[in-house]
Amino acid sequence: MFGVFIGEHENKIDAKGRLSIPADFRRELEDGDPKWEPGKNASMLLVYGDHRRSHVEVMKITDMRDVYTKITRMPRGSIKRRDMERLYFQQALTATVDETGRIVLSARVRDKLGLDGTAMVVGNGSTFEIWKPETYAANDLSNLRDEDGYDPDLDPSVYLPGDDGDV
Amino acid sequence: MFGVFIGEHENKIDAKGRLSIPADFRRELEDGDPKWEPGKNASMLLVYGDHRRSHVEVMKITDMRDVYTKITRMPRGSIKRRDMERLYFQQALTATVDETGRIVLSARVRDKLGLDGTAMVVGNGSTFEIWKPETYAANDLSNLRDEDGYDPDLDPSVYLPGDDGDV
DNA sequence: TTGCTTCCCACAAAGTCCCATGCGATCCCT
DNA sequence: AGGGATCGCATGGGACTTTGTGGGAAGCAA
Repeated sequence: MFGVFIGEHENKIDAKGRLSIPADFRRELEDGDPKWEPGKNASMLLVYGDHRRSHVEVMKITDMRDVYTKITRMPRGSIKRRDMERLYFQQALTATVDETGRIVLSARVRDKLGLDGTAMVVGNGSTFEIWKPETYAANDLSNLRDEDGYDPDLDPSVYLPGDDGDV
Repeated sequence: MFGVFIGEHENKIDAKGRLSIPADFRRELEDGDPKWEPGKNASMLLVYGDHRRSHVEVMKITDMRDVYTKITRMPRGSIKRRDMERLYFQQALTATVDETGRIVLSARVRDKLGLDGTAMVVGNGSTFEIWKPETYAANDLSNLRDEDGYDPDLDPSVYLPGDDGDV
């Protein structure tokens, strides 16, 4: 609705691997799909990454194009470029929502995340993410403490930089 | 009316989870919604946060945009950025007032706050907040003592910085 | 065949829209 | 200044629409 993905949705995954994309996320995906037009179904890019990633990141097509041009500007053959190519071109796949607003997650992806019956679909600004609910919950604070004075009991909004750019 | 949300309103929540937004708050929200125009209904961002927050913070769209750009300027992957994303993109949702000036609070949010029949809608300057009335009353002064010399029995206005910018 | 994928239909719960009422404040006319 | 009409706001309820979900039939590959 505002050009961003916002909110948490816990949706089911059925035996065929189908997962409903929240309706407002669909609108956003349609918006970010150059080929989309009313009546058609939006496409997207699913980036699942390697073992370091325990979730799938879902990008709009337009954002994928941006990433593509950024990568092509990196030094050919450099380590960083190879890493980027691997992440966004190899450890990724495209998907299109069906008539009922769902995508199909292949068995490979479901296994990688450990998804069984449900998945968390979570907005994250310009992208959204797909998590196993337990993994998502566990990722909250437990393994994140103690980075330069980080206080897990403090309301995170205190870290928002003020208008004068301090903090 | 003055670019800020001011005042306490105790409004009802019906069986469908509908809650009236005070009329002057609506004006303010319309003002802060770039897409709004006369005849249309204002949208807003509801930030409910995690277990540490016992209320919902309601922001104008323009303020959400500011937060968005601030977050995107933080180092990608840093813990603080991750926290901000979680608070403002994940533990949040968008809402639009309907023709009669109400928004719908989903069962999830109502449960989180323990809202049953009524809610306190409280202005707080550039944002406003939604509380369970009992929680709001209890949160007033009781748990705020002893923060660097804070005296709960003193009139809070003494903490207002003077014209010379001291305190 | 057997397994997998895509398309189509069905349905209940949740969300949205539309219309109605009661009350208080405001405005207006005499 | 009094009294009535009007307007705006909070609230309630019914009807309709959307969304998430389940399952079956038709295509396709091995």
